[in-house]
Amino acid sequence: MLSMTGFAMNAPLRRSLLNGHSSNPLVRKLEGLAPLSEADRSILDQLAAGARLADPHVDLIREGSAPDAAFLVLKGIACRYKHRQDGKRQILSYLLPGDLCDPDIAHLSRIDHALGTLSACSVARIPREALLFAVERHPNVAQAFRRAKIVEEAVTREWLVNLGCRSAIERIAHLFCELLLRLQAVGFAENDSFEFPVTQVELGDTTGLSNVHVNRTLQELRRQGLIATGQRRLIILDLPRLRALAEFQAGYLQPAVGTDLCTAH
Amino acid sequence: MLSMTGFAMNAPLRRSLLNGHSSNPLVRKLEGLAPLSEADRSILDQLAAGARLADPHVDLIREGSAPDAAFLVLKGIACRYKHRQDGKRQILSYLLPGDLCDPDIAHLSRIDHALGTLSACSVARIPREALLFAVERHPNVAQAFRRAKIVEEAVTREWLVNLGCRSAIERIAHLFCELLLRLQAVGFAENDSFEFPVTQVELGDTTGLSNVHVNRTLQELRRQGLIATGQRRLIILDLPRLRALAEFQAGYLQPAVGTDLCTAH
DNA sequence: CGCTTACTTGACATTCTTCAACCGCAGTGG
DNA sequence: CCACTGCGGTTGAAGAATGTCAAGTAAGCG
Repeated sequence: MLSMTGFAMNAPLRRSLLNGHSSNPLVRKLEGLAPLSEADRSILDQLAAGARLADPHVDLIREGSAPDAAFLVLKGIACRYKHRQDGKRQILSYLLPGDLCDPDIAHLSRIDHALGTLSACSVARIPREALLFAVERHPNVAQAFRRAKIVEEAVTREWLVNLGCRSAIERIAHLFCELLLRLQAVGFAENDSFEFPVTQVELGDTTGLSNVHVNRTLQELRRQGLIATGQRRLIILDLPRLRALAEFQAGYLQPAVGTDLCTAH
Repeated sequence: MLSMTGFAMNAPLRRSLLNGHSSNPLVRKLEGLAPLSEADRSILDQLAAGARLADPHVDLIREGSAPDAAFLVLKGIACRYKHRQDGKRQILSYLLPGDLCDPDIAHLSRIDHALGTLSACSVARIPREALLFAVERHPNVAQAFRRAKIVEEAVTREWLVNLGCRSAIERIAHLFCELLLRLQAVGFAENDSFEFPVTQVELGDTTGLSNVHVNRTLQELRRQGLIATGQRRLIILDLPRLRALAEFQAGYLQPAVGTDLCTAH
C-alpha cells in the first residue's frame, strides 16, 4: 500500500502519488504542457517557495521600472495593465495561479506596463538567476515554459478579437469561459464555478466597457440563466449556452503535447 | 578610397559600407536591435533569398493549418488575422518589411489564426530548419530575433490599449504613428510619409471600427491638417500634433540595446 | 467601354457612455 | 452598540459615439 512507503517520500512526491497532482499550481499548470520528472517538480516547488501575501489593488511592478525578478502567482488574481493619461486603464492579461510574469520585458528601455493585484494574492518573487538556473538544468521545464508562453500569446490574440469585434455580452461571456478553463487546469475551479473577486470596474478595464455597462451586461447574463454571482464567486450555470453565446473555441488553450516541432532553440 | 577596394567585397558588404545599411529590410531591422557581423548579415541575406510575389488579399497561412516554415515580408504589408463565424474579422498585427511570422505557433494543436497579405507583397518562405540553423550558428542574430519578439509583444499590448480604450480618431492616429516609426526603421518611409495600400475596410478590421466610420475619421484627420492621403500613400503632415492626439509614446518600439539583462536562455 | 473595387455620403438605429443619485454592506472609531 | 465612512453595486435619464443600410461616385483595368 502506498501509505507504507509514505514516510520515506518527500512531500511533493507523496502528494503527487496520492492524488495525482501537486498542490503547487505552477506544477499543475506545467504538467499539462510537458512531462515533468520528480526533479523538475522539485525545482518548481523551490521556485514557488517563499511566497508572500499581497493586498488587493496593489502594484507589484510599476510602469517604468526595471525589475530583476519574475513574479509567480500562487493564489488570487493579478494582472498586467497600462494607464492612459486621462486615467483610463486597460488590463492586458490576467495572471491566475500558476502564471508567471517573466521579466524578459527588461529588454525594453523601460517596462511599458505595470503588474498589479486584482484580488488578494499569494505571490512568489523569483530572482532572474533562479529562473535561468531552473530552465538551464531542466529542459522539460524550459519546454513547458515555452509552451506556456505560446498559450499566453494565443490568449492575447483572443483578447484582441474580444475588444475588436465582440459585443459587450459576448466579451464578458468569452472571458468567463476562458477563466473557467484556465482555473480548472490548475485546480482552482469546482464544477463550473470559481472564486472571482474582481470588481465590475476592473471587469470594465478588462473588456473595454464602462462599469455601468458591465453591470447591466452581468444582469443580462444572470437573467438568461447563464451565470450566478455572489460571495465573490462566479457560478456558470449553463456552460454550453455560455460558450455558444461567446463563440468560444477552447482549442487555443490546449497545445498539442504530442506533436512537438520545436524542441530546439 | 572605398571604391579602390570595392571590387574585392561581396555585394552586401559593399552596400553596407557605401550607404551605411543593407537593402535587406530584415538586416536593417535587426541591425537596430543587436550588433551584427558581416557573417550575420550574410546569413540573413540567405534567409531572404528566393522571395516571391504575392497578390493583395491572399492567404499565406490558413487558419487551422500546421505550417513548417516561417514567412518573411520583404516588401508590402501582410497581417495576422482571425475570423469570426459571422464574417467579421480582427487583424491582430501588421507584418511590415523585415517582419517575420515565426511558426512557433505549431505548438498549438492547430494554428489559431491566419496570415494574409494586405497589399501586394514580396515574401520569402523560410523553412523551419533554415531558421533554426541560422539562430544556432549566429548568436547575435538569435539575440536580435529575441528582441524583435519583445518589441512585437509591446506592439500587441499597445493594440490592446487601442481597442480597449481609445476613441476612433485616437486609434487611427496611434496606428499611423506606429507604422511611421516602424517603416522608418527599415527604410520604407520618406520624411513623414510612406506607401500605405491598405483599404478602409481593412483599417476597420484593424481598429475594430466599421469602414464607414473609418472613412469619416480619416476625413476628420485630413480636415485637421494632420494627414493627407492619395496614390496609395499616407502623408503625415503634422507629426507632433498627431502624436499628441494619439498620446503616442515611442519608447516601446525602441529597446535599450545597451543594457542587456538577458543574454542567456 | 463596361466591370469591379474602393471610397463617399446621408439617414437612421443601436450600443454604449456619462452623470448623478441611491443602496447596502463591511470596517472603524467613538 | 451605533453612527460614520467608503467602496462596490445598482438604477434612471440623457446624450455621444459608432454601426447599419442603401445609394451613389470615382478610379483602375481588361
